[in-house]
Amino acid sequence: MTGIGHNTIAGDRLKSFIERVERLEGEKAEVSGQIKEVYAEAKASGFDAKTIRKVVGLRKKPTEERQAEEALLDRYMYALGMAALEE
Amino acid sequence: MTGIGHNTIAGDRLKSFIERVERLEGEKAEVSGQIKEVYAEAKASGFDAKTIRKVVGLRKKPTEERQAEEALLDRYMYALGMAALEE
Amino acid sequence: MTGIGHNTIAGDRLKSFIERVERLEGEKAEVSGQIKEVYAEAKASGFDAKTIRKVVGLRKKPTEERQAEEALLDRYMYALGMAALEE
Amino acid sequence: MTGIGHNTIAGDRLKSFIERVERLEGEKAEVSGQIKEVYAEAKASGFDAKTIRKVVGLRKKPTEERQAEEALLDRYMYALGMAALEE
DNA sequence: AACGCATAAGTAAGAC
DNA sequence: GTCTTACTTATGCGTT
Repeated sequence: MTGIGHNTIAGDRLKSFIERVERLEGEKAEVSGQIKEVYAEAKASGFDAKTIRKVVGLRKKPTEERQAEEALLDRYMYALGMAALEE
Repeated sequence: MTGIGHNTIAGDRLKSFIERVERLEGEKAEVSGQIKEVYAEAKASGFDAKTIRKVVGLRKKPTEERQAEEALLDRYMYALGMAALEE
Repeated sequence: MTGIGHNTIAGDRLKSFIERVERLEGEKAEVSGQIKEVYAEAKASGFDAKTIRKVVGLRKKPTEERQAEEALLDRYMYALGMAALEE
Repeated sequence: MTGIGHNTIAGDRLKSFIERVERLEGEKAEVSGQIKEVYAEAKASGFDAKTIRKVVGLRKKPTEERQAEEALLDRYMYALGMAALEE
């Protein structure tokens, strides 16, 4: 305690929180690196990484929801005379 | 005081650059606000803003390129047994 | 009314919204380009663009608020034994 | 080779890549959640999460580099007559 | 429940 | 050419 009301912060607790965050961010960065590696590997195997990203994104949503969104998009595109997405 | 070796920075020029940036950022913020307004208006008219965003995004790319990407995505989806995008 | 119940979307209104957005996004991109130019010019004049960005960011907040945040940061840093920001 | 020349994509390999990415993204999301929890806990303990974020950010850079950047920022601020950061 | 903030993701440009 | 860095957009979260 330094005395008269400033810097009475509980440094130890603060430090603990910060170190926990840092540790977790380290783990997160590791995982991000592994994801990059997978994409690099896929690319080296002849796949298109960008398209794989799209697929991964699409799979995050339930099929039903995805199809509904796709259908709405098609309707908009059609209304604009840009119906490139459908057959 | 430009004399004793520190803070000899040309404050006027610096200030000029900063004010130019600030002015431009102001304009940019204004335009961003107007874009938001358009989306709000579209929503109020019964359109889905998110889908409009998608359309705007799609229109940024040349038709040909967009279709090629779409086709590749379809092939990947098909290979995965998720061929929801096509008819 | 096109007839059989789908794609009755008001294509004209939709198109109008989209074109307004596109026009505004065009303006926005222009302004973004001008901002970039200013930074490039500043850099060419020997200034550090990154630092200028920081200054611009700091100036967005009222002085008072900024100083309060800075003071709190200093206290945290001090509590951690990292009091590099103050003299 | 499934047959007549299209969709000869190696679905199994593709699927494998995608599932690896998805698994890793799952892990990443978990870690992100844990980081959030730490911030929530810190907040509940009376700390300011935003400031902690700043501290974590500052600690990412070597002390020396951080101080050099800080010094430059101070010089710019001083040149602008905004020397709020120093004493 | 809507609004703005804050994080995360994707994209594009620049440095090595 | 790769790899990082910065910008833009999009989504999610907390707030009011």
